[in-house]
Amino acid sequence: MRYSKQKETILEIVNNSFDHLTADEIYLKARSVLPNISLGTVYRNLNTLKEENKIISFNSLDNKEHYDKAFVKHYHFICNNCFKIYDRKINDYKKLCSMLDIDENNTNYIDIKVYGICNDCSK
Amino acid sequence: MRYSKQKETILEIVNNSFDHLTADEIYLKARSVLPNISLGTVYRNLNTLKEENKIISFNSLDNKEHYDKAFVKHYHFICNNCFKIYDRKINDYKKLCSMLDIDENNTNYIDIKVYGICNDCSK
DNA sequence: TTGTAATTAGTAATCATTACTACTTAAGAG
DNA sequence: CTCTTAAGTAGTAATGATTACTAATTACAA
Repeated sequence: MRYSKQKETILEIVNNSFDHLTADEIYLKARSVLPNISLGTVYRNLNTLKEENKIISFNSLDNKEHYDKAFVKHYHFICNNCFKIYDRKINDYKKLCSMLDIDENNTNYIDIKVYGICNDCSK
Repeated sequence: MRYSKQKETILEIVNNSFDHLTADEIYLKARSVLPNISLGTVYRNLNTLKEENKIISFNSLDNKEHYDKAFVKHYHFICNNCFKIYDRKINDYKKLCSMLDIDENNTNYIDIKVYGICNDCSK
């Protein structure tokens, strides 16, 4: 595997963002650093970064894949009304795993999404 | 809302299946009952059935939406190698909700997916 | 330097899902 | 039982996120 400025830039964008960016949004941000980067390059690198477990992804109500940092144990609350995605802490990850009978040896990612109406929308 | 044979058939197919069917697979099964049903009708009814909380859906590694019964509390283990989807029981749903600080008043669906290598593939 | 295989930019193709429209039909009112 | 009408459908076209492809570029080891 070789160094590439494109891949490094994409990883930085995901890790420095507090949002849950889509490939297209990452592409736009990457272009302000590397104006000639192509969308295909963004997709390819996002997929390899996922395989290397450096980032994670999940998809939401907009039917797009959203990319996120890998190193924070959290889950997502998704509002059925405004489609906003909220981060929610997982306090006791070990206990959660045992509750779900998860064998950590053969598991590499747990994706939890809770759908409902967020506080802003239920006012 | 009016009765339609198409909608009833689609709900029955989902409820009677032990798999996690895609829209296309449901379309094929439906055609053996209603030979003229169209794929658009299948998609539209799956979406309304979801809104009525009669079925649920989630998407998997094949980038297709999979439809499932709504009335069984379970989560999905997805194999990164063979892409098979396994049902896994949730023993204590209430406790899980409290662990995740889930407010059941504003929540209508919890989607849990665990990715890893299944027993068959790790042999 | 140079050779070469990995990576990229740019574009075309794929394919799951949605949109559209003329036709059909469930079901309530008379 | 007819009508009426709006909800639902079949069939097809359009959309758009993602992947595939290819010629050009580039990291990096010899």
